[in-house]
Amino acid sequence: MASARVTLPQVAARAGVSLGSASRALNGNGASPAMVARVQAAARELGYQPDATGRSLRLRRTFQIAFAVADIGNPVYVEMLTAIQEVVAERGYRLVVATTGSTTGSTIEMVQGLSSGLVDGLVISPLRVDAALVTELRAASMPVVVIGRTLAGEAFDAVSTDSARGIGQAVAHVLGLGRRRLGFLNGPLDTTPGEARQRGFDLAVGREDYPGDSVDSEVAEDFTVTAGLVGARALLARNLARGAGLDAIVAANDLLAIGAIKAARELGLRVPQDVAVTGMDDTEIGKVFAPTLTSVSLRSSERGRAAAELLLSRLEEPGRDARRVFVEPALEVRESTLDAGGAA
Amino acid sequence: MASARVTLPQVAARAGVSLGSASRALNGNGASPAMVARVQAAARELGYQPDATGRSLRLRRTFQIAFAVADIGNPVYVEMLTAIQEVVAERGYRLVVATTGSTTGSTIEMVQGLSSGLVDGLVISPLRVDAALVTELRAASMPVVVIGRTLAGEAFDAVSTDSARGIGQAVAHVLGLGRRRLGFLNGPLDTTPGEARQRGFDLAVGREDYPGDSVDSEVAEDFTVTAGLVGARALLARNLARGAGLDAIVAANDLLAIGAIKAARELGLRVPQDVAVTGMDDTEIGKVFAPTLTSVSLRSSERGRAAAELLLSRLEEPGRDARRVFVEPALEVRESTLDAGGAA
DNA sequence: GTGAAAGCGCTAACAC
DNA sequence: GTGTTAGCGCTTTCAC
Repeated sequence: MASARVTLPQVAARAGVSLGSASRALNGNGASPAMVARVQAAARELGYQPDATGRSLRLRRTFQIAFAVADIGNPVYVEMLTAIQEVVAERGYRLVVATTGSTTGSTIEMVQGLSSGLVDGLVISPLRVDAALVTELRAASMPVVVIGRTLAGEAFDAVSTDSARGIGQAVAHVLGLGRRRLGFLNGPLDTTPGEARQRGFDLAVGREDYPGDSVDSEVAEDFTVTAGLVGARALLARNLARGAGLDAIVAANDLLAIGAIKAARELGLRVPQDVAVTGMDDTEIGKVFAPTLTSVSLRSSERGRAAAELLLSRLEEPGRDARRVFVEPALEVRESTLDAGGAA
Repeated sequence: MASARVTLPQVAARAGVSLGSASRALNGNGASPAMVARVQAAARELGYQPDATGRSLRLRRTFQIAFAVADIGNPVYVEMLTAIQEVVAERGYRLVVATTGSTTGSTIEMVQGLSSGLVDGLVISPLRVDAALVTELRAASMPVVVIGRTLAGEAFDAVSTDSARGIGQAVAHVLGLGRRRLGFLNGPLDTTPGEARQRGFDLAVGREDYPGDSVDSEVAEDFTVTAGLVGARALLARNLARGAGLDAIVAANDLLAIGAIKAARELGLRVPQDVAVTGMDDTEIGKVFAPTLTSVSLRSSERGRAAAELLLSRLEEPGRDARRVFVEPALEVRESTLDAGGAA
């Protein structure tokens, strides 16, 4: 610490020029080569570091971007964070991490707190959305990019995917393997992803030509391994009591899927031979798990990158129409649904 | 977006009071109750949101803290990040994430970039440290808290642990299980953790009374699962070629340990029956892996929390002596070293 | 307790 | 092309 700050007037004095000239010289705005050389030399000698606060106040820009999520512990958000950080850092912006809490109320508070000119824009991936939050986001004094669905049509720049369709892909995959007794392990239904994924499952198993024999769903308390373990125990036990038990579990994310595998093993079931298990999000943890996890990729890095780019482009062109980026889900087949290394 | 910013003079005008009074009223600095009521009412009516930039310029504080790491993808850093974020948010600070890159040169650049009054303090966990970086950190215009070792004795507030000793605990544990042919799977030796952990291993197996039969080390290219897989293949193959092969692998972190388990399985070895495997960092991924991973906890959350508290206390009391917090490593025994559910 | 005024560090508009 | 000056929004003296 220490080292009293050097200000621009000091640099100007050292170089024997005016404050304005020093500023122009350092920012490359119409100064003579000689001037630039003198000022830069003075700045170097004094160890001048421009003050971000003064600059921001004058320019009305902070070169900071915020990324807001409910829980940065979740691997999906970490992936997004990494991607966003890369994109914005490259363009000279810094990333501020904001935690929203899990309710819309606490999210609204966070958005308000950010509306103090502290950041130039916001990328938010809300777990739960209601009208009040949408209103708050629309009223925010900065551009907002939403990752996920909102109720608000074309109001925001947004990047979204079709996780319902992704669940459909997972269902089709296990049906293709010959599995006929399916269980769906979901997270809370009052969340945006929980709702969409349930819809996807119900749709996939509700078709006229659905070839499966039985269908059951269980809602875990949270999108975590622990909650998945508890939920899957109930799901498996219930279906075992009813008859032949499940031969496939489709989980709403990778963490729930890992919980499901653990629950299956507790009952002496082999994965994938007795029960095939699929996840969603295609996280690193699923790739290294044993068995490696079949998972529907929602391309979190790509979504993060797209969101960051959307925001930066909006900052350059504030008036443009809202833009939406869609990312296709893609099933990644791995060991947790493949017997003996064979394909489906 | 949109919604033109409301400024304090506007609030003052609306309330029919002076600018200074409005400021005092809102900040609770000696204003009459009547004044406070009037100004607050005006602020509410206009939707006043104080401008962080103007405030920061005047106060010379931003209420922002930076956390700098080489790679936010690493679960250890995510744990620290979460803990730091919690502590600082509670005290009204925001967290800025900064990526250092893996070299000391790029780290120095990052520290310089942050030395622009943008943040009030810095928590940094550098992977590599040299004299130039230490100099830069000492010269920084803000308080710095280091997580990990530096070359700089008592110069910084710091939180550290003894990972060398932690490796010793892992070695003692597998020896206690009766394992006698030990392999050490480390990450790059020119990193602070790599160096310390190698030292710990060499010390543990170099004792007079060391009961083991053979010892070997392998250095992976990085602290990742992929690098661990490659390194462990070499380590296992080499020792198999020499004789009976390894019966225990001590890995320098959990990701390397997971790579080692995968490599062992490729060779048809069972974990833990044929080869016991230990990790370090006690990450979430190790806890949910199958088998669950025996790991030396370095209490990342606790270190993050301690670092944040050290920094906040330094901001309150800039002149105080540098303080160091030590966190003891602790072995967490799980399935990857336990045969048949029995204890050691 | 309140109003008036200065000034944090910077950039840009304005003269010359 | 350069110097001078105003002012971004805020807090905190300084008078009264």
